[in-house]
Amino acid sequence: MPELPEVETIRRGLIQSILGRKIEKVIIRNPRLRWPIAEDLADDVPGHTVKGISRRGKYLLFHLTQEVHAKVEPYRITRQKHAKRRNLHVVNEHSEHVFNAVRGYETTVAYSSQETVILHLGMSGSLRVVPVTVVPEKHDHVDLVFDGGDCLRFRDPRRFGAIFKTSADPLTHPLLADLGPEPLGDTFSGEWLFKVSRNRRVAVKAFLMEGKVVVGLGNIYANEALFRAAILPSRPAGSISLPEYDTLAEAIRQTLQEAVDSGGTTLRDFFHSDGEPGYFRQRLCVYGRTGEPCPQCGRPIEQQRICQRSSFFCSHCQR
DNA sequence: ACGAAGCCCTGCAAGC
DNA sequence: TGCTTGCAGGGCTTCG
Repeated sequence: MPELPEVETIRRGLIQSILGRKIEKVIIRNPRLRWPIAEDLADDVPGHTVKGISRRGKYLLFHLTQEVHAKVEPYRITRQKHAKRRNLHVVNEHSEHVFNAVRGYETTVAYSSQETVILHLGMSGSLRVVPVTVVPEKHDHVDLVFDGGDCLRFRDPRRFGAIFKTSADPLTHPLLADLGPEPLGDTFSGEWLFKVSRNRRVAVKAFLMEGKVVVGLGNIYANEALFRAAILPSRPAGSISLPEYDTLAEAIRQTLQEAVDSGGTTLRDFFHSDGEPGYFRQRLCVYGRTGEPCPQCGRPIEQQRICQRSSFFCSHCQR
C-alpha cells in the first residue's frame, strides 16, 4: 500500500537507475487499469529521454524530453505556430524573420518535445527495473523499455493503479490540479488544517485522507499521526482546535519524514525498485496492532471502522 | 457543499 | 482439501 513515503522511496531509487535513459518502446500487456491505458502512451513516449522524476502526492511524474529535427514545408507559417500545431516547444529561438527568409525552401527546424508520464501505484502497484528478457509475470502490465536492454516494469495485481501521459503542464491535469499541500512542504501547517476544517463534521481521520486537505496520507500514516498527536480518529474535523492542529501537522511531518528515512513501510505489497523491503513497519505504533499493548500506556489498541476504513487507536492516550 | 456509500480488483485468510 | 465469504486498500464517482 504505497503512501507518500513509499512513493518517495521509489522515486529516489528510480533517479539512481533510470535518469537520462532513453525509452525505446512501451509495452502494454494489459491496458485495463483504473482507467484504460490510452494508446498515446505507446505512440508518443518512445524516443524520449527521462530528464527528471518528481512526485506530487502519491503520483510519480516522469519528465521526458526529446530533440526533434523536423522537416518543415515552406508554408507561410511561423515557427511558433508550427510548434503549437505539433504540440512541440521551440528550442532554437531564431526570429520569425530568419524563418521567413528561408521560405520557399524546405528546411529543418529543431524542437524539443516535452512529455510527462504520470503514474499512480494504487494499492498494490510496484515498479522494478529489470532486463527486458526477464519473463513478465501475471500482473506485469506495462514496460517502459530503455535503449540499454532493461525496462521499468509496472506490476499491479489489484489494478487500482494508473498510468497516462500528458504533453501539457502535468500539475494542471484534472487529477492533480486540485490536490492539497505537500505535507513535507512549506505551505502545510496546522493553520491550514484548521482553516479548511471549519464546519466540517467528518471524522478527522477521513478528513486527513482527503487529497484536497493534504496529499500523501493513507490509512497507515493517518492512524499513526493521530496517535502521535493524541487525537482520537473519530473526532469531527471541525471540533479540533488550532493548537491541536499545530500538534497534528507536526506529527504528520515527523511520521512521514521518519518513514521516508526508513525507506517506507512494507506490509504485503511494497518493495523498493530494487526489491528491498521498507523498514518502517517495526515502528508503527497502532496500525494493525489491535489488542496489542499501547506503546505509551500499555492498554490494548482498539479498532473501529471510520468511513469504511479500519482505524486503530488508544482511547486512553488519544482524546 | 457536504458526507456517506459504491465501485473498481485480486490475493489472502478465516470459516465451513 | 476445497469451497465460499469477507476484508484490505486509494480515490474517483454517485447518491442522498
